[in-house]
Amino acid sequence: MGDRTTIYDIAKRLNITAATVSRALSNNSKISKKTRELVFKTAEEMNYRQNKLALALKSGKSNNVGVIVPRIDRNIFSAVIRGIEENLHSEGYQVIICQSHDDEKLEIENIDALINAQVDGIIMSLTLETSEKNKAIKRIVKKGIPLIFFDRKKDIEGVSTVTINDFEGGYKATQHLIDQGCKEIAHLAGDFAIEIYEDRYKGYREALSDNGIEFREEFLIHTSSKVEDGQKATRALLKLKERPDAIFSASDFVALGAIQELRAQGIKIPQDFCVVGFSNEPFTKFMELSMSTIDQSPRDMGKIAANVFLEQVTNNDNVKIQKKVVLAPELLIRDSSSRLPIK
Amino acid sequence: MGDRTTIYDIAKRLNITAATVSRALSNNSKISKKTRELVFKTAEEMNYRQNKLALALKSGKSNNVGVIVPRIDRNIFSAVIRGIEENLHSEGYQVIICQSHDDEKLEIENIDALINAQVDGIIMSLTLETSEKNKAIKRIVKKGIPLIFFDRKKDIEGVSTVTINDFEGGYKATQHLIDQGCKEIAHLAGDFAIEIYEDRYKGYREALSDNGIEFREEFLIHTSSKVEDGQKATRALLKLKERPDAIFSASDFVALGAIQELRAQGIKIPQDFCVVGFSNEPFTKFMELSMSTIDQSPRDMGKIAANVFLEQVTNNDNVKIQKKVVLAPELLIRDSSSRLPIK
DNA sequence: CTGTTAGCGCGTTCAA
DNA sequence: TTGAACGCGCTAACAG
Repeated sequence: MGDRTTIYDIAKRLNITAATVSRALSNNSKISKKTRELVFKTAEEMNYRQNKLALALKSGKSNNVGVIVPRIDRNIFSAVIRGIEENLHSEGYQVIICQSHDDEKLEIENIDALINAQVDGIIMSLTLETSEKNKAIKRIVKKGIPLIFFDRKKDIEGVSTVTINDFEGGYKATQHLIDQGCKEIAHLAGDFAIEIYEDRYKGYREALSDNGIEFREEFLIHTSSKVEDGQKATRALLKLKERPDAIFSASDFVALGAIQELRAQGIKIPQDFCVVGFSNEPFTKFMELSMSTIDQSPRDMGKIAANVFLEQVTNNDNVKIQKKVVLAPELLIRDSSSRLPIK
Repeated sequence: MGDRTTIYDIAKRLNITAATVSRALSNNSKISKKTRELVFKTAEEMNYRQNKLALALKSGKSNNVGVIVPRIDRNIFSAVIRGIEENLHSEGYQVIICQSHDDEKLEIENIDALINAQVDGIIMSLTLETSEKNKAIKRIVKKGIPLIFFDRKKDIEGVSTVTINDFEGGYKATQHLIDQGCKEIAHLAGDFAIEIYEDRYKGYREALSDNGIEFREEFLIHTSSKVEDGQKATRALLKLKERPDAIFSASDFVALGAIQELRAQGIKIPQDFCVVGFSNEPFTKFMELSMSTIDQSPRDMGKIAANVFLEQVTNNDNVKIQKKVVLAPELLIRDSSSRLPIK
């Protein structure tokens, strides 16, 4: 019933040895054309399928690649995974999904589970970093398992990264606001312990300074990435003696909260106030007043991460490949910041 | 370097046998407390980790569960997967993701790849069904691999299902529109070859008839689930001599298109026209005019599907378990259909 | 309570 | 060109 046919079964049927069958099937050594064809034919007849598990045990390669993300039901991550899956599946790899829930302990657990499952590679987006985790990461590297960070990266010897240029994203968003005539631009930032948020902030600062605009401490507010935080922060900004006339938010959700609060206070967007978010979450496009944002091309990010893995695993030289791919962010100008008739 | 320590290594160190180590580690047979502790201690010291691959080969169980969805970057599917992962990971299973892209050939490929990888179970949401695929599904059942359909199901002997009551969803949405005073309710439907769409339609019909409202052929339009299709269909509806005054759409995206078109034509929502969608896509909540919709609690769906799998795999009786879990859809009344000051 | 043996299915020596 | 034998790491059957 559930019995699989093995190479032994087909060997027996053909009165040859399993080894011969194995060789014939793998097209490798010198096998007489006759027996090879015979083997293929009866393999087909008996509906033979190679047992991946045995192969994995034998070779130490599982043909699985692990992916760790904070959570899968977030557009950027599911899109990246989609890209990864698309490029890996065609190469015979299966993708194993783990969620860290931004919980470091869980993330370490996931890492060890994947190592233990002998995945051929790990592609992940980091949560906050601590020394404990660094040890877990070292374990991956030490085992010689290809490791690739995407989005939330960290510079570690032997680890490849695929990211967008967050600095440029911050710069472009801010420059765009300035181009629209905004002078007092606030920034709703993420946690600087995560590199990408610091980079976006740096881009913001650079754009300000390149345009001779002074940075104001009170225009920088740190938030989580929840909608309510955007509302709260915006309320605070509007209470200032000198109000800003634009917001660049490092998160689309926070930018949404900002827009909600602005409209609640009767402030006209984009006439009196412009807003730009970050990530191109699907809802930004569907809002009544569509939101300008930065696209991170997450699906490409996934595809590229997958390709980097493939290069690394294909590479036979014992020279370690360590790639740093940086994608260009794309500014999407939409209603929330479009004073001029662009597009 | 990358060498793992095996039970042989620790057996050698302790001058005992690998079998003893295995038994001690698995806490199973009667092992002297002393040796067990000794084994655990040195296992710890030598940083032993059980080789899942060997275990898998031996037992025929991979500890992997395959999940096939049309595409992962769609809220309902990523949310379901999130739920599945959460409930399975804690039980020691890894989740393998496959995308069918609504392409039947690819879906069959995925099925065979998963069978071949000897997953312990398959949880999937079907694309369109044909005889070819039925054969592939039979292959799963025949191998005795637990199979669970979610969302898009199909009645097959030996296959469990976890779905929402789509009929009830359609009924509730329609009844709600009637309660709002709408009399001429159109339905934008999906492909009836997929059961869930037919069920939603049937619920719509039943609600109409229960309220003594006549069904009109011209108020039923089939669409894909794209925004543009919603616009197009709505345009067609508005050209009718007798226009509808409400739309129940089987898809949030299509409902969005409808709302866009209605507003473009200057029709006031919800005063002159009400709209209800289906699926509770995240954007429905964030729209300026938030959209009423039906929530499918996809995360719960995933969790339950995972649990059904666990029950099935834990079940030792050779009685086959075949569960049919039907979740209740929840109507979320929001701006697009809320004439009365509800909530 | 523990050692011995065998086998899961495959690829890969070493001989022939 | 093919066969025989072995090992990947683990568990289970059968002794003792």
